Amino acid sequence: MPKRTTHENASCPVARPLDLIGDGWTLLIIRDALEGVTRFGQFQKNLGLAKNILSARLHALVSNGMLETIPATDGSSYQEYVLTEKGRALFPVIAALRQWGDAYLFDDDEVRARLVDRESGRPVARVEVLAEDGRILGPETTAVTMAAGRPAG
Amino acid sequence: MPKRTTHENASCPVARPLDLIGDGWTLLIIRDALEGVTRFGQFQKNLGLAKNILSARLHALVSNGMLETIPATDGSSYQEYVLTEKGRALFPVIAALRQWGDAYLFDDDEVRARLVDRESGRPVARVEVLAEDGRILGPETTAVTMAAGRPAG
DNA sequence: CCGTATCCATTCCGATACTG
DNA sequence: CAGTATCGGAATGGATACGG
Repeated sequence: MPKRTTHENASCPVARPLDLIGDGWTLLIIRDALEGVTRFGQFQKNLGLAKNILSARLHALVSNGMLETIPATDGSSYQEYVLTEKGRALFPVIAALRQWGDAYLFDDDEVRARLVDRESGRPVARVEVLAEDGRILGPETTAVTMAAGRPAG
Repeated sequence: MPKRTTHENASCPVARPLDLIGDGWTLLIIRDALEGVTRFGQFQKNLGLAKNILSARLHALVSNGMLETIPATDGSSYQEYVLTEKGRALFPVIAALRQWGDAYLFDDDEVRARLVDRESGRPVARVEVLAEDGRILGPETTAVTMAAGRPAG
């Protein structure tokens, strides 16, 4: 009897997140939340997904500690969904995904949503993997090893 | 009749990638490929997924331009799967995911796979979103706007 | 407006058997 | 070793009806 594989005990930090965000909607909810969306209806309208599955995703995100619910600030009797630190910490993941999609999944003349630096207003924000000294690392300049706990340095 | 939603025409560069990598296995294949895995059997052994679905994922990755097949270098009559530039460009995405998983999905004393700088050997590699001038940007310091083509600057 | 519950088609995926 | 073919159970996700 087939049982869905889970990565929750994987020793690879790339694998575990996929149980939580490895689907087609969750990261988009986080993306919206990062842009300030907090209400059920707003998510639903922006994403165009069915209410039941939005509901399920939202609950999963709350139960996994990426979102938390607070009483609505507008006096209505409902809730708002706001990012926790853990959820906000997905920002680099979203940004990296955005950079990749922008570069490889659009025609040059196509209009797309871009990330800009609020301060300068410039269409920037590139995502890089950095060494301790600030050097930019590529795939070839890194390796994977097993280690425990907080980094020694 | 329910028809699966696709993001292929979304104007958001975060959404489109999810059609290609928004599942539980694809990014892990890319991760392995970034670490030098090229053979069917190696992927299968590392990931522990069924051969049929590995086959399907591999084909999808090839057809989407993230992998390409080359004749086996060892003289055998099979193929090797190697990353294209497009596939390699997912490195920051994987690294960001790794960083997040490392920080939030492991107990402190748990052993995990870490990314290290080949040159210094140090367990580093943090992923950051950078402005043009090198400033590090957080979620609050960025905004999203619509634009076309290559960035004006 | 905010959700929950139900129903159903589609898709996913694991096990296994089979071919070269 | 490198795949393909098939099968069946499970999860996904869309439509919609309903309740607060």
